[in-house]
Amino acid sequence: MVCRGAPVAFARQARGNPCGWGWGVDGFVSHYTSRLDAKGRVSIPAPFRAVLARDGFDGLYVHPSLDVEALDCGGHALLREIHDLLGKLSPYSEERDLFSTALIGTSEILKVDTEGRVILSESAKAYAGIATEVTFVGHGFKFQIWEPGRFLAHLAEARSQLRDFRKQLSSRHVAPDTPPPRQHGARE
Amino acid sequence: MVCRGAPVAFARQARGNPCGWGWGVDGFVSHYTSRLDAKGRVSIPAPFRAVLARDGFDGLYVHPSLDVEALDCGGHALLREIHDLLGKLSPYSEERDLFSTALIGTSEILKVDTEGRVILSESAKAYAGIATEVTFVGHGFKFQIWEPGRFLAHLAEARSQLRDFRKQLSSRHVAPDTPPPRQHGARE
DNA sequence: CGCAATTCCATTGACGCCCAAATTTTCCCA
DNA sequence: TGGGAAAATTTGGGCGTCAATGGAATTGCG
Repeated sequence: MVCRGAPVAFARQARGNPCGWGWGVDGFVSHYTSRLDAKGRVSIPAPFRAVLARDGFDGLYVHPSLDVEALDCGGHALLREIHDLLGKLSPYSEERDLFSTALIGTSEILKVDTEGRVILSESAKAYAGIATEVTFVGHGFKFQIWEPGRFLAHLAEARSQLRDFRKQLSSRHVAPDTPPPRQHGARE
Repeated sequence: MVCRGAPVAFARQARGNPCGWGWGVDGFVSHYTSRLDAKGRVSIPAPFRAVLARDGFDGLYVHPSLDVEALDCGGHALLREIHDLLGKLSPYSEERDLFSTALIGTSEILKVDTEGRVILSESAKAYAGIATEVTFVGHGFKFQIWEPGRFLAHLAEARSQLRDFRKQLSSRHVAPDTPPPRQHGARE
């Protein structure tokens, strides 16, 4: 079979999106871009919806991202991550307070309509600079919503840093940290 | 088969394949070129499909290569490489966010139809400059998809650098890529 | 009573999946 | 060693289903 599992079928991709099943490779993968309609509604990509359904959370948990001008979204898995993070900080520390404020205080739980659409609040759109289009970006246990243009810039930056990071790693051990199939001429 | 022997029989080849043992050495080996049909579908070379089947991953995991303008593809083995890298970072660190953006956010899981074909997303094709033809290049635990022309250029560059590199190492053993068993015109 | 927000319904167009034919490649036999 | 038959792949299409959209109806609130 090609990809079942999801009660939802797969993906489409209106404006240049990848595909996806979105079952259980554990989370949100890939990215999708779509427009807000006249009423400000946006369809959550079907693959992501499948993950959310699996997660069992009713609605969509959303909060401004800590480091970037985007929105972090998810369900129970995301809440759990937040909870775990807070749990590691001392109860009344200033740091914990800050995180709590940022992660919980500013969050909202959006309703998802029958068609899988949500309406972002004005403040959320303002924070991410969203106007007419948004890009959903999978991050495994959560996904982010970006203004397309900003995402592209951020992505370029991310790739650049990752490249540098990898060079550091490669200087350590010649062999990739991937033992699986022994490679032959895996050259590059 | 037309050519066996060298896992590297680099040369052009209209659309067909060179030495394709793609049997069971547990990895993607050799390279193949094929066209996209009217619907934008491309058949994954049978040998590669066999490897994927062995890998057990349903679908094809794809993400833009960090180093070159090509697409890295694979199954669990590739996925694991990425997962392992991210696993070393803490959930809410800025670093992890950056990496998952570049790795998970840009990844796609393509569905493979009954005939072993996939449809590359627009963004993927744009990244690799793919239009009507693609070249599949084995890299052991993963394989890359290139725009034929770019691959040839990349190959020439790679060989050139490898040659220089070898000169520095001085002798020691004969030319690695000039395999013992002489091959007749490995198809050109 | 009017405006607005929400829910439901219908249409459009992709995309997933299946079936069939044309080539190409492999293997066997003369 | 050449030819030929069989099998496997690679192609091309067609059809059905489902997701994305847009609009209309209903309900709640100001």
